[in-house]
Amino acid sequence: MNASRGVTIADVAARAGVAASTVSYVLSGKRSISPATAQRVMDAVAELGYHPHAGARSLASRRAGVIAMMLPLRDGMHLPVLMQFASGAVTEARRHDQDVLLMTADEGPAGLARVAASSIVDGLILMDVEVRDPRVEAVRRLGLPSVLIGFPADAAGLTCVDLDFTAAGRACADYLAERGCRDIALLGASEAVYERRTGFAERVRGGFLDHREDRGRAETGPVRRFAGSAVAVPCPDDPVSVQRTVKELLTARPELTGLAVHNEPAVPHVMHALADAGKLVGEDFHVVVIGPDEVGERVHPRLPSVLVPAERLAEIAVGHLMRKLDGDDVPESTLVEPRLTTR
Amino acid sequence: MNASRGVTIADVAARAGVAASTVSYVLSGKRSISPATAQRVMDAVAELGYHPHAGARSLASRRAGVIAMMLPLRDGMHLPVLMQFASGAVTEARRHDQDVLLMTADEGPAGLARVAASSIVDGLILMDVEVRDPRVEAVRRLGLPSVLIGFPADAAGLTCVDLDFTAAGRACADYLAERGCRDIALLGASEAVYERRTGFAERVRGGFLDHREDRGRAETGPVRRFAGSAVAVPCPDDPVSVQRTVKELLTARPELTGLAVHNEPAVPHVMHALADAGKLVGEDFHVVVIGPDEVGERVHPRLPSVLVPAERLAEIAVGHLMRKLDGDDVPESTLVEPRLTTR
DNA sequence: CTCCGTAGTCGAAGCGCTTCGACTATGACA
DNA sequence: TGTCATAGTCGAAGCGCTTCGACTACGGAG
Repeated sequence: MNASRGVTIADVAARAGVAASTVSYVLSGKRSISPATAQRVMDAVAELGYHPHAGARSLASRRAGVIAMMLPLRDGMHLPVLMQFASGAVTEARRHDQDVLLMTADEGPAGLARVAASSIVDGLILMDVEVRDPRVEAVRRLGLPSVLIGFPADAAGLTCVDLDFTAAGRACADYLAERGCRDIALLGASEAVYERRTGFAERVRGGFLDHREDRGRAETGPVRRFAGSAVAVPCPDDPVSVQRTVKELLTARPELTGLAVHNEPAVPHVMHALADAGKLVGEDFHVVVIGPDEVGERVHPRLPSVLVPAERLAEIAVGHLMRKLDGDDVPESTLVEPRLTTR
Repeated sequence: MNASRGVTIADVAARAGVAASTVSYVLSGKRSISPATAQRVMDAVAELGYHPHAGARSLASRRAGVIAMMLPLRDGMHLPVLMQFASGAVTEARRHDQDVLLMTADEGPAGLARVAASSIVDGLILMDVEVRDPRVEAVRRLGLPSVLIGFPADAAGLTCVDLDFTAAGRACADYLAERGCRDIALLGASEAVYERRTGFAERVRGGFLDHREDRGRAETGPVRRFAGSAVAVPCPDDPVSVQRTVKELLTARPELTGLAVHNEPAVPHVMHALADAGKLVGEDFHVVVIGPDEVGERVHPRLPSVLVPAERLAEIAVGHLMRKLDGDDVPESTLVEPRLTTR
């Protein structure tokens, strides 16, 4: 053992009285080794506190044991979601004996080219993918094994994971129905907001309206026959428009008792408008929001919300990436069930 | 150039008509190379899109070009601060041509031992260091070059960076004085909250009270002679105690017109108590908080606050680490000026 | 009793890079 | 005009690991 340097495989081999290659095989399990030898090697490893040199390993095996995670560290992503995601990804990666290299989205395609060419990472998780994302093209060109969070315009051949927005819409309708609402509405966004995410708003609407049909399933619980009606109305962000839209909606549908709001900034104004109209939210009227949980928490009364199960998303993304690195097939598209949090 | 593998230094050397070692020297600048040769090499590098293999480089040079950043990814750290820090650290690291490996605090000392022994990183930034932190001992034992954010009980021989709490206290007093307050008070915390951070509360108090002395400096602006008085009172977290404390304070010091609150959860209750007492905050009475900016934003009226310049902290930490890796000396202790944000 | 497959182990050949020592011009100096 | 630094370049020796092919025993099949 060299004093100034670290413990090498040769040190372990010497200590265990075997060849270095044998140590390697014990550690990797790629060839069968007698239990007695394996034990001696493991003992030596433990006694010397041996950890393989990451660089040497990566050079010899063409596997770095590191994955890159590119996060939009600056801009408007919802922070708690981001943290949960990052935390979940690191934890899951460690479970697969991988480390995580953190990159910011503003390194862009050039950053991806760099990490790919330098073999510093084996794969990549790209968070917050947009419909037209230059990084997606780079990923495709580089052939770097990767998993995207979000769906680009052309997802062919890529592995994408995202929230199941149809299920989110459905969850809202279910929630309202369970509270006894017969006549419900979805207050959507001004479409401009969603241009980054194709079909995003549409899918929520689809899931919400889908509820008009009989979706009860006897085997999973009580059959819920939804006898009422559901509508979806778009809604701009500004306070005045929100107030007007809600007012019009209530006038047009006096029987309305449930509202799902898929428009983060509108939520407070919706609450105002409902109060003005004499609705008692939580009692004779129910509201649920689709968005980060803070939105539901900052108004009075606090509203239930459908949110992104970020940790689960991260686990799935990392899991998929690992399987790709092992040469296994993974589904191109994975949709994650949203979670509805009641308060 | 090998088709299936990446571009190697040999490919570049062949293309430029030089030896591989020459390419290496051009890239590292460790020996002088004629401008003409250097240019040919650089052209070849660009044409082939060459990036040195990180593993090979790390193996040969004993420098990984990666630093680890251990963040408390799960618990109660203030999220915006954490993100700013992470983002700042990555950006600054890239500026030094380093990548950042993300670790969670719950990998603990074993995680540090692992990354140190495997030479996967050259150095370490340890965020949210506590007074008794098992990771600190590990860092010391491993001899891994590192920079800590926060101060452990025994910081001897370690490089620590943190907010300058004395300056934070002073900034609050300054702010109030500038608004014309003659008689000001610091509402502190129940000491229990601060047990993680030695002297933390005391230093804020020191900075705040320090103001009683004449600190005017003619050369940097108008001489501010603070003729009034300042006191500091501790304060428990619970609403009732806060109300009582504020009430007593106002009774005892009827001339009081300025208050600094160094107690995050107490802020809303302080505002209530002041309203009850008929004080018009922002007009005849001034309040400033020491804590994350959200605290000041969630009450009415919004309050100015002294916050952690996380990005700057990250820059300094990474900068220090780089200098340590280069064998340069850095100060053991660095205190960063707080920022006061008015609203 | 011989032959062969298999489990268990070893040695050597790289992986792609950095770095050290050596070598050759080149020009400065005496 | 010979001598010496010095700048500029090359070749080779590793860095510590994985992996391939080869070798040795050993046991079961023929």
